[in-house]
Amino acid sequence: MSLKHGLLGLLNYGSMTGYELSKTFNDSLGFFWQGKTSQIYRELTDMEKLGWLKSERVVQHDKPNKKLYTITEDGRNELSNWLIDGNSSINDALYVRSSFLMRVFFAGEVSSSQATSLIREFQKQCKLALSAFDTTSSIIDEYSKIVADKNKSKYWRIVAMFGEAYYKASLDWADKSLLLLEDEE
Amino acid sequence: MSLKHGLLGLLNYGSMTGYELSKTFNDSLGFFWQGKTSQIYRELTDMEKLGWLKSERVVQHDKPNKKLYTITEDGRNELSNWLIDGNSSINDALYVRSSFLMRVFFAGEVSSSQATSLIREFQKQCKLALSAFDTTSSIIDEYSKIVADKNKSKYWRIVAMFGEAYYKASLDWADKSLLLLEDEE
DNA sequence: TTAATCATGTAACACGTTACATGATTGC
DNA sequence: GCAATCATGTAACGTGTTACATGATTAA
Repeated sequence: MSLKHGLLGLLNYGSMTGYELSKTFNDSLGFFWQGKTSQIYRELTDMEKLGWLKSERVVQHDKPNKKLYTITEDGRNELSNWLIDGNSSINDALYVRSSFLMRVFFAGEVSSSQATSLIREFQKQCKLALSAFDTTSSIIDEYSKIVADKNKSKYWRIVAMFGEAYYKASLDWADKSLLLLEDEE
Repeated sequence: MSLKHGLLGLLNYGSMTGYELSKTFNDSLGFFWQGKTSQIYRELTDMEKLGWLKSERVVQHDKPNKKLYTITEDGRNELSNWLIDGNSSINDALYVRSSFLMRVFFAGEVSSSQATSLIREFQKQCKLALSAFDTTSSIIDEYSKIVADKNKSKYWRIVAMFGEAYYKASLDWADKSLLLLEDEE
């Protein structure tokens, strides 16, 4: 149950609407968790029923009315329990679900040119993903101004480091694999 | 829809029962995709309805009776279409869903000793996962004897390489992060 | 005038997990 | 005697995705 806890974590920084949450969620946690707006709205109503949040309707005249969510004491407790209690397993931490790797696994069934083009596409996307990290540091700087707690942005940087290392390792692998496959021809 | 295609891929090597599939699936594709037996049985009945497989009941006297699944021509077509047509996106290829990283992201909410112990646990599991690769090469050797097609085991090795690189990068990250956090105290 | 942004949702479906049920054989 | 392996599933629930609906404002 991590979408709920991700939302709790964000609401702990300050009250937000579903719409804002949805954007912030995918902007900041998007590397390791994503959620569609439809799901986020569903989870929010669910969380309000659980007493983790409360909402108030804010009437606007220039824009559609909105619903502002605020974390409750129960919500804060739930968040810190989830953070501490390590019912995180290998799965939680290390499990990569990748239909791309599944395709590679079975790539012996198609021509080797089709196999290499699959990996080349992956290689391209790794480079793209890596280039996005050029601006990450300054984005974190901006966010951390809002939250104004250096302790928090410290961990954001550490998570971003993981992302960068991951894409770098993926790119290295793609390069190496393509060399291996070309050598054998 | 990758579980179905993973099962198709395995059945393409030879007919198997649900039970055998379940084990083989998690043994060989388990690094990047997993499925519980209950789900696998459900998918198999579904796939038979789709005409991708047919099944025959095999009566046994020493053991419970079993149901042997065989891939059909339609199934083989479906498999190769899925392998070729790259409706694989960044998501498919690179998306890591990790509640562990989410915990790290919000680790500013708990004490720094709790944060470091979270990462230390991760570090331990990385080492464990890495050590499993000592035997991977020989396992692939054995499997490839059964399938007897060098072309196939080539890609298995490439996928295994990804796994090893991934855990290595994860471990490096954990080491570096712990140093960073200790320095700041 | 067309797309983007703001803002909230419902309904249906697809996929994944947990818990439970059954029952024989084999090795420690 | 107990756990593991063989073998197949159902039921209920939880989570994630797709498609659809509405409607105002603002910038290119």
